[in-house]
Amino acid sequence: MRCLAADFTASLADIADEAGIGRTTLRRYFSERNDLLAAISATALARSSAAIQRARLTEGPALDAVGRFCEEHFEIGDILILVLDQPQLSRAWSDESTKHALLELIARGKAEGTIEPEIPPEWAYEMIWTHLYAGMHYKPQDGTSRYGALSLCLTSLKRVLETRN
Amino acid sequence: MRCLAADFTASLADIADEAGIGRTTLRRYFSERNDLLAAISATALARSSAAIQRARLTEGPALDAVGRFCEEHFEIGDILILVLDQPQLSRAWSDESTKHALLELIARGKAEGTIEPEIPPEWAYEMIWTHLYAGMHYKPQDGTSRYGALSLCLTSLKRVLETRN
DNA sequence: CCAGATCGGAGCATTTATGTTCCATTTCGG
DNA sequence: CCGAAATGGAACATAAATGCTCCGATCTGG
Repeated sequence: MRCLAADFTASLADIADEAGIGRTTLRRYFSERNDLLAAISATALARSSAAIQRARLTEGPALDAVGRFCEEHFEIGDILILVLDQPQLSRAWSDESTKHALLELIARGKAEGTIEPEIPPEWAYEMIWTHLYAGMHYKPQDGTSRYGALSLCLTSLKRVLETRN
Repeated sequence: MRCLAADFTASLADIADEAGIGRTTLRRYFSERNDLLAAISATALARSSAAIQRARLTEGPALDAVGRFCEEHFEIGDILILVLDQPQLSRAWSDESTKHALLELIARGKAEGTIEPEIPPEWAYEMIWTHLYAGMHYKPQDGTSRYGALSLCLTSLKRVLETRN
C-alpha cells in the first residue's frame, strides 16, 4: 500500500521489496498486477462495508451516525487512502449501496432538523468523504495523534453539515 | 490531462490519441515522458502562482481573500485536479511559498477575529485545499453549473473557518 | 527431527512502452 | 503559389516490466 500510494506506477519488484518479500512470493499470491489491484480494491470495499455495518447508520442522531461512519473508516488506514486516490481503483468501487446508505442518513438528518436543509444531498455526501480523506491524510510535523486528526475532521464536518442556528 | 486523470499509467500513445495528435508530434514537444509530466507540473504551479497573485491575499477581510483564492483556482481547471491527485506531480510542487502565503492569511483572519482561533493553522490550510478540490471535482448528475459548485465549496469552507458565534 | 509447505533467488521468454529516425503529406505564412 | 515548417505514419532498436519455471534454502507443525 505504502509503495503504491507513493507512486502508483511502482513496479511489482519495488512493491515486493517495500513489503520485504521476494517478487516470486508476491507473484504466488497475485499472479498478475491486476489481481493485486483487484484484491486491494476488494479488500478496501469489504472493510468499508464492515465499517458501515459497525457504524449502525440508522440509529441515533444523524450527526452522531456520521461521526461513527468516520471513526470506523479511520481505522481502515492506508488502504482506504490508496483506493480513494486512484480513480482506477475506486471505479470498481461503484458500490452504490454505500452511497445510498449515506444519502438516506443525510435525508434523515434533514428530517430531524440537525442537518442543514439547504445543503444538496450530493454535496453533503461529497463533504463526508472529503473530510474523512483529509483527516486520514493529515500528518502535520508536530506529533498530532491519529485521534487528533479524527477530532479535527469531525469538528469541521459537523460545522459543514449542521443546521444554522 | 483528461487521459492522465482517468489513468495515470496511460501510455504516450493513448495520450496522443486522446489529444488527437500523432505520437511523433507529442514526442516532438516532450521527448520523454518525464518532460511531459514536468511540463504539466510546472504549468499547474505557474497557473496557481498567477491565481494567488490575482487573489491579492493580503487585501480585505481574510475570509473574502480565501474566497478569491478558491475562485481564481477554480478557473485553472482539469490540470489542477490532475496534479493534486498525483503525489508524483505535486511532490515537485513543494512550493512552500504558497503554503506560507495561506498560513499568513489564516493568521491574519485569526487576528481579525473572523477565523476560528481554535482551528490549527495546518488544518485550516488543508481544509482550504480540500474544499477547493471537492468543489472542482463535483459533477453531480443534474446540471449543477461550475458556478454552483464554487458556491457550495465557498459556503462549506466558510462554515469550517469562521469564528463560532 | 522430519516431512511438507512456504519462500525467494536466478534465469529466461514475452510483451509492452519508449526513444529514435526517416519520409511522405499537410499546413501555413509571405 | 511556393517554400519552409509542422505533422504523423511506419518501422525499428532498446529497455523495462511482466509472466513464468526451477530449485535450493528456510520455516513450521507434528
